[in-house]
Amino acid sequence: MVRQGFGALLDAQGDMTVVGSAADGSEVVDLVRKARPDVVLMDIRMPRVNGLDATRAVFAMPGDLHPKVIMLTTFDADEYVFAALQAGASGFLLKDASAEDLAGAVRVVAGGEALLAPSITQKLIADYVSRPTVRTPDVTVLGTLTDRELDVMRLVATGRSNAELAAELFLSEQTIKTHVSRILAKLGLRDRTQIVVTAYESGLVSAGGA
Amino acid sequence: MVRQGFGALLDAQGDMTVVGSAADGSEVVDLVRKARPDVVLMDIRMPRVNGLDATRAVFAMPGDLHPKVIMLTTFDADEYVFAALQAGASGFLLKDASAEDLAGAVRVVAGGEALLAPSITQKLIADYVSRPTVRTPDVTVLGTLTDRELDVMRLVATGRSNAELAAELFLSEQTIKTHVSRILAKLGLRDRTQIVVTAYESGLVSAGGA
DNA sequence: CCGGTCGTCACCCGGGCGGGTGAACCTGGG
DNA sequence: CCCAGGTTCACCCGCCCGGGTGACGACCGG
Repeated sequence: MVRQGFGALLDAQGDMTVVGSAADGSEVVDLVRKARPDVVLMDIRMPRVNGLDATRAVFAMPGDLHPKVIMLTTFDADEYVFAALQAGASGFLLKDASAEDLAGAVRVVAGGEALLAPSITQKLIADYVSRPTVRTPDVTVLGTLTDRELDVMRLVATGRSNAELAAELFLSEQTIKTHVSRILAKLGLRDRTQIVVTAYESGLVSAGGA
Repeated sequence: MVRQGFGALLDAQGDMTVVGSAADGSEVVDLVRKARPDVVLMDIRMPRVNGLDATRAVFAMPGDLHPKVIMLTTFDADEYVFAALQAGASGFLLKDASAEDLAGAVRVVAGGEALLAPSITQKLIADYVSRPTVRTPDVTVLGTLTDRELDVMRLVATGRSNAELAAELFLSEQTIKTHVSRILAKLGLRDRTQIVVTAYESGLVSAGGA
């Protein structure tokens, strides 16, 4: 019923056409493959395969042009917001949205932009600003290091021994020791554990290995 | 001119009243203190004091109820978005927004929620998902460690030597060595640099010291 | 052409680190 | 009551690490 209501609503807009409708998450991927829509309205809660997994499946499809996905939810369960956005969703609306909101959202995401319900925007911002700033490697501290020294520093920051670094870089262990010594001297550090700390704190490497 | 246009526009809405208008950022704080508005529309670019600093100043005012702030910008300069949100802004609109958009945004933020221009939402999401998830310390790995061992591990992760840890915790250096050895054994690690890496990667400690 | 920087490597030495073993004390639970 | 686990500490040993010094080739800029 809800699906049909939305479908009729959107079809009536004139500048968009409903090309299909799926009863649960497992049908979504097939339908997307066949109908090639520009935008998918995805319910978070669906029988069998939920909206999150269905979204991931849609973006895992071969081929490079995936449809935009707008998630729909009855209440703003913030724990799903991040997962949905991570999965590739471009929008997040509550089901109490008006017809104009819905149609507007479809137009926005079709245009490559994104749109979130205000209550979700508010939560997202709160979460966003609470996170540590993405560090661009600190030039003031690391600027004096040569490229090679930065290479070595990155590897030291993985917890490897000098011998392992030597093997990794096809160098003599002595060369590694020289580089490490230079790094310590230039940065005013004492031992390799402080190199690891500095590498993380400066943003040269970051948790998660990304 | 632009200010007057916006003012007239919003006054005409019926459910809101323009209580003041400032020529530059330095006037904003005074005006907010006197007029006590619910919502402030803030231009990013203003003579003398820019919108960012003015926003910070508004939220730095004594007293706990600050007005909501919507930032206005002519083009979506993403480098300011994070700073503005950090400063306390609840909204971010481009100046090409329609009158309804503007009035709607005022209502949304007045209601305690937030609203961003679609192009900015899109950038925010892209940035948001690219950030490492806020880690809650990984229980699966660290669960076998005792409280004391976790204490030691946190300190090891600051780059301190055993002797320094001993002084810090009022213990003998030997005790520290025992704890460190146990940590290494329990976590299957080799040396203290790997402890540092594990501490960061598991979220036991995180960059920025937060 | 030559001085400086960078990257590579070698030898030596001292010290901190990590491993092993053993032991004391305390607390809590069978 | 005694055993188990956590915390503390001691002694010994082997070794990797870090510091110092010196050297060689490559490259670049004056």
